[in-house]
Amino acid sequence: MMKKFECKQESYAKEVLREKGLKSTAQRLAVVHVLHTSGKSLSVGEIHDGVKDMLGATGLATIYRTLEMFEDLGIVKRLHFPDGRHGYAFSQGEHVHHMVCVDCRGVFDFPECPVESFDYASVEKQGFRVKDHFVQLFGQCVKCAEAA
Amino acid sequence: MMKKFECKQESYAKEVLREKGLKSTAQRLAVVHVLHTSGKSLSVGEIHDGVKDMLGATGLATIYRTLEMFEDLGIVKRLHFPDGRHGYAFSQGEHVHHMVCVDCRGVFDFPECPVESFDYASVEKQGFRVKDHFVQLFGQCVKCAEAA
DNA sequence: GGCTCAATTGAAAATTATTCTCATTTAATA
DNA sequence: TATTAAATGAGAATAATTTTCAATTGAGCC
Repeated sequence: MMKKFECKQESYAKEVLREKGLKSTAQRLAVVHVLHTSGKSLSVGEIHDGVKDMLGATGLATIYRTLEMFEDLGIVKRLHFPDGRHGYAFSQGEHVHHMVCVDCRGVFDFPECPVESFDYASVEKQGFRVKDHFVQLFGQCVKCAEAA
Repeated sequence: MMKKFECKQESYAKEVLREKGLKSTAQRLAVVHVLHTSGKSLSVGEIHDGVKDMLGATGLATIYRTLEMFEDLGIVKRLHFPDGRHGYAFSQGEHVHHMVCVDCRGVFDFPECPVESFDYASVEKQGFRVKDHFVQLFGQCVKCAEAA
């Protein structure tokens, strides 16, 4: 059951999947679609609901499996919120950081990496070798600022 | 049941608790002690075990309650790992970032904020107002580098 | 040191989140 | 269109977290 039209995010996901020899299933593409069209960070449950709306009965385990895989592939990014919850957002490319609106959980790409240019000399002097980083910005988007 | 000697991290926690009108219980101080002396990021279960070693039977719910409260107070920081797990580390002061050794989960303070000086002009132009950020660095500590 | 009281805790139940198992289905490729 | 390994669904199993409420305890006061 393949859709006739697909957005570029779905094409992108299909491409990545094919490169890795993984199957482009309706469920996987639906996860991309739900995440991307929402423009927000969604919980696993919300993603599950969205996929069920598109495809009918869908196993929750499939959603978990897909999200884990997509995170490894850099298609999806797991975000963390101050309240301890976490959510997933569509993310094209490995090294993109995100700004999250704390009101609506809207996710906005942040292409420049604020940490990239940072000089770790002072800490690496202690012997710690920095290999990767996780950056997430919190704030308020235009809509929520206007609504307030 | 109060201890005779306490380290400065415990004194610090007591001070913060007192300022907020909260009680310095043996359980709460034990959480500080376990986290601080480990020097690592610990899971809730590990913290629970550590506290039980110190005090005997202790409710797991108390550990959860304490960690949540400590995070609000800036005494503890929740860290996230690539495998989806998370842990807690002692953290004196709200705005300290951490480097985590991916091998031993050792936590090292990172006093300079790599994001602080970053110019958000380009993204704030879109209307998004950045209010806070979460930064976590991954890498390898000296010991683990030598052991490898 | 003992008294009082609101804050805190423990224990277990309840809830929520995540993973696992395995029989069935499906996408990719020939 | 037949083949086959990969992927899914359903529900059980496990793990993580929160709630409830009676019992305990720390802090301030005498």
